[in-house]
Amino acid sequence: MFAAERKRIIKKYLLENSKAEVVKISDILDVSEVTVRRDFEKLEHEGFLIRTHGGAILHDPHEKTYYAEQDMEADENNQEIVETAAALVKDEDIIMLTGGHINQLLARKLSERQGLTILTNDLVAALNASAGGMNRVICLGGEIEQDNFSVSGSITLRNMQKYHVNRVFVEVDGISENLDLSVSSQQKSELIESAVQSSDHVTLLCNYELIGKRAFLSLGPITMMNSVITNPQLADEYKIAIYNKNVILYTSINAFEGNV
Amino acid sequence: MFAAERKRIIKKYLLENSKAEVVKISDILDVSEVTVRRDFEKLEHEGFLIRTHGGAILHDPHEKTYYAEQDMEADENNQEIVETAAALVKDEDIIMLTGGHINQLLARKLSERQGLTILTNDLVAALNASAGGMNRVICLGGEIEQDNFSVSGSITLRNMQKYHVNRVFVEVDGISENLDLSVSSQQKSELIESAVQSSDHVTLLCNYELIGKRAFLSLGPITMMNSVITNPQLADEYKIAIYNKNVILYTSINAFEGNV
DNA sequence: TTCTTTTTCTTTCAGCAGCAAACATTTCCC
DNA sequence: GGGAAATGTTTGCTGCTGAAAGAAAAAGAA
Repeated sequence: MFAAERKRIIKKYLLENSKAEVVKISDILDVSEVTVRRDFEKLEHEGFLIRTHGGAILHDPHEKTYYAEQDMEADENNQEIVETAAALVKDEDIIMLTGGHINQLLARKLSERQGLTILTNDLVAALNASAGGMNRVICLGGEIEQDNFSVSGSITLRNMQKYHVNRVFVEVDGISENLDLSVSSQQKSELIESAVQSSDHVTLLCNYELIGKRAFLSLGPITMMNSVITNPQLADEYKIAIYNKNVILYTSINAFEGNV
Repeated sequence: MFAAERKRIIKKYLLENSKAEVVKISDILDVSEVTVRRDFEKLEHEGFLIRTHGGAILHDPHEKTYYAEQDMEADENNQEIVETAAALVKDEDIIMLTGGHINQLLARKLSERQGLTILTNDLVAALNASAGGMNRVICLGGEIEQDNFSVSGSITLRNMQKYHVNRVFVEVDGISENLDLSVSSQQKSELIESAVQSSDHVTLLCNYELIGKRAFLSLGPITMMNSVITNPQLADEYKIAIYNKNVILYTSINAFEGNV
């Protein structure tokens, strides 16, 4: 029997029973248990099933996991960026945080400080920032985007226009190889544009792994940023490219700076 | 049965019941209690639940961060009020929730519904309401009050004035013995006044233990409400007094109604 | 309150089943 | 036939589970 045939049978079995025991499948297919395990391994890799002691169960993509298998490494990289960003914030600064995971972490970090004014459209960031009780936190109003806990839309933009800030920390959803920024929705794009206009200095927060990925909506070239904070792992070619575009680059620990 | 299967069943059970007892799960899964505890331990590690003495409760990633431990009895009373309030909300309603703990619980309850438009100045309520992804949730903007996760101030009021809603659920900080309402801050008072003006129907959510307490700032008589939802334990004298003031009274299970 | 009882939890141990790794064998294809 | 890929076998090890005993927490009694 061919491997592909076994796979097909296993899939069929799983779809019917939603679970499969190694012993049972080994019996049905008349192959050794090792082979079944190896098949399971491949199918797990394909995302079809989840292996478990004794067998496997059907993979349910909609299953609620919360932050079960959070990527610890990405998290550490983000934390690195947060530390650098926080160091750039001066006491009594008025800053804006656009929505995103790194900004949520930054907000939490800044909640330890005092005397800051923090403006944001991300509800989680707003709550994080207000935790310490020593800063002034302003949350923009508007309709909540379903997947990312931030508000957006015309109300948000109108709210935003009333403010002027010293510095805005921006997160995007993709950065192409020639350093063009992109985001996943029209609303996000509009908000970032508005925030950029309302700020003296614009800083991009970006995990180095984001580079090379493209999101749905093009936002503009990286030169719309005054500075970028990313991880040291960023490939040298990008470091040089950013430097040549006169954007300040902070790679977490050691800064590799161009002109302002 | 595989460990992964048990995990999945426990997850499902928790999502449906919000809490799970060791004994009960041990019974359902037909495994020893030790095994259930070990499963709980793993799921706790994954951030899915929080273990308690005797069982576990669902870990709500947002709620948990912003709440201290709650008084269980008060919580049950509040839940009673929430059930009644939720029953009053019709599909496609446009409702406003002012800040407060009961409204945060109500928001979570309503997140199971769909087609609602929910307006609120409480960030936790906003996040709770948007959890299901099937409702339109609008969060008012403004400055965050340090102690209660809601926004207020002139921006909030200006935001609020743009909207008109079918029903507003109001929470206050105190109700005197002659049924005058009071709150703890000027901002809160202004927001409630504004919300009352923007709504067809005003409902007060109030734990029966609140009566007799007075907060800093007087808001007005209970007649500014169209209806009140509280617990059955409310003393009869108050029930009669509310009835005589022509305010509809819902005492959770059985409604004791006056005229509109 | 303080003490006692009961329930629940943690830890340890033992038995078993399942597993990975290395190596052996078979099959397939050139 | 020779090499590569797939499959099978053996071995020692790990992980899962439940029982039991002691620790801790909650509930009840004085």
